[in-house]
Amino acid sequence: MDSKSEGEDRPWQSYHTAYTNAKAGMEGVDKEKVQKVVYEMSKGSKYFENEQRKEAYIKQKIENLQQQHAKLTDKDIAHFQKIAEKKIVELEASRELTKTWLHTDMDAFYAAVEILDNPSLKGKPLAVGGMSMICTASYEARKFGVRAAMPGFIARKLCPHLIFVPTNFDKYTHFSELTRKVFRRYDPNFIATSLDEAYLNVTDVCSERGLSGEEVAAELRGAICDETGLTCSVGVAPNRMLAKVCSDINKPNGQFILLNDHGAVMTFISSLPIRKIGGIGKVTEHMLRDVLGITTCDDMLKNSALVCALFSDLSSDFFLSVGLGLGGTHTPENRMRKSISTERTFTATSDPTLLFQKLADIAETLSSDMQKENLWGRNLTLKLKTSSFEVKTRAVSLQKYISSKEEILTNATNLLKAELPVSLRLIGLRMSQFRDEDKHTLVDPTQKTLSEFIVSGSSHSKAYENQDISSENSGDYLLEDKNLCEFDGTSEKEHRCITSEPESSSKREELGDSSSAKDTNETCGGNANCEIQWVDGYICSKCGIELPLGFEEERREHADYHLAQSLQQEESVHVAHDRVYHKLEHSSPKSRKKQKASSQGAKFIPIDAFFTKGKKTL
DNA sequence: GGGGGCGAACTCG
DNA sequence: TTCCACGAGTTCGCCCCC
Repeated sequence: MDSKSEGEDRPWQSYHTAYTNAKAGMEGVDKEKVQKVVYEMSKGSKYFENEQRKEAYIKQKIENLQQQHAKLTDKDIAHFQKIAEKKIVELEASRELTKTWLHTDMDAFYAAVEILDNPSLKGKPLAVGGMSMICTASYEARKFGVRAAMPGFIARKLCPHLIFVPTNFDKYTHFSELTRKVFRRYDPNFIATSLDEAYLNVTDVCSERGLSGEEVAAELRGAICDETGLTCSVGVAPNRMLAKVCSDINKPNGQFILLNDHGAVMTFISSLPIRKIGGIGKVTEHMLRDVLGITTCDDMLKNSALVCALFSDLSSDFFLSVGLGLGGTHTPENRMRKSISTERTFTATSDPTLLFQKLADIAETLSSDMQKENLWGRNLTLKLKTSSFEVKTRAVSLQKYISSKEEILTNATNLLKAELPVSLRLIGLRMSQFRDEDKHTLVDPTQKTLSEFIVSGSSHSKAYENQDISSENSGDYLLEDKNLCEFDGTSEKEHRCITSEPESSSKREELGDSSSAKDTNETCGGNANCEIQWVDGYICSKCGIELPLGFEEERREHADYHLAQSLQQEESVHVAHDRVYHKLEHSSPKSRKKQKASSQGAKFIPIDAFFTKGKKTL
């Protein structure tokens, strides 16, 4: 039987979304059975369809890399062989074998805390989470193929007796803090990567107390168990990358030590599957395997020339360091938070009133979270997941730092308005580019850029494009800092005049913006309160957008959009029109305007552009 | 050509 | 009955401007 017909007979074999045996405690699981259940419960769903789309996209990327691979001449390969050898010499020179790193990983942390809280759960298959998603599964549950990041309804199918316990992060934070008290005694600068994992540099403890890494690990595990009642697993190695791999080897409640010895490291790494390495996930694993036949860390070195030929500098440096068993050995100094976000999933809806209400709730949560940490940010990103599971992000850089709910919501609303009509199942907001507290300044960070922007009258700036200049709050986007206005010699009013014009007016002209509707032939469908009428059968009387017959869904959503707008008592509509127009362009054969080469079209860029070198210098 | 801004994708727990 | 999360970091490619 060839592989094709085999795939057709057992389609679940090629569906890898929710199952991997890489997780500790799942070694004896009947992989095929689990895959089949997951497949049967998923197929036909919108989620499944989206996964199929994603897999097709990845497959295309792989085929493209394979073509690039096939085109390489002997001369090319010899060239990249030299580059690879040089890189390997440099990386080898950076090798550090004098440090002792520990990676600690609490065993099934959330589940273990719940069992500690309720001992009657001990020994039973337990999942922390709900029907939509599981955070952690106990080892008893893992025997059935149940694991973290699996939807609860599938987990219950795999294990009908599965007990669900809702998450309680206050509890987990409390126990996490108990573990951290222990960590501090061994390394005051330990690196916590989550509530249940941390890296400790125990080099000093080892030398000061004359202990080996193995002895420190055993002592630390004992202290954790005594002070929390929980078990953990520990890996000891000369760097963090290796320590992380080691902590997974004797899970649960165990430890593994890799000696600080070049030979020991190279032996350990030689047969190690690349998927065990942090940073190499499903996609990278498939790409390396299907294009270059790389499955182990040693294969990375054997194929070093091709790795350098097909991947970017950063990627190939990383892949080669994996092959050499190199990883972080120094504690990074600045570990400041770089972003803060919040997102919510809900029953999919295209009702703008509901969507804006969700957005307001999320803005309030984000603002509250920011104020707890005294954070002020100037880059706001709106994340959307459509009802078909497609994820989109839309960002705006602001002219001042903000943190209040009102300011966040104003800007987020502008971003969301530009996407309507749309049916969503998730909305998220993320703030980044935080104000540097050390500078104690409120001065606009982009003032130089803005000055130049105003002088040149440039139309480039999505920040302005997406902002409702005519709204009451518009002044807030512009500089409150009077110094800048004086510096520019330009009044705020003038700022508004200059910045409000770009693109939108010309785009409206191209759209055939018709506020002077001639006659009315048809009212919009679906909403009795909607005042929209379709002039000549296809032109919106409100805004002039053209939606021909056959776009009934789009018409209803467009009507909803105007309704929501009146509810919101907002004024600006231009950006939204532009977006709707772009959508129409993609769906209508009668596109009147050449598609603007913008990030809107980015999803249509050649697939080979991703993850590969843009240019080859031979 | 370099840098900033943006959007998408990948990864991890 | 329930029907695929959330938060954070990183990298890459593209566009635009200088």
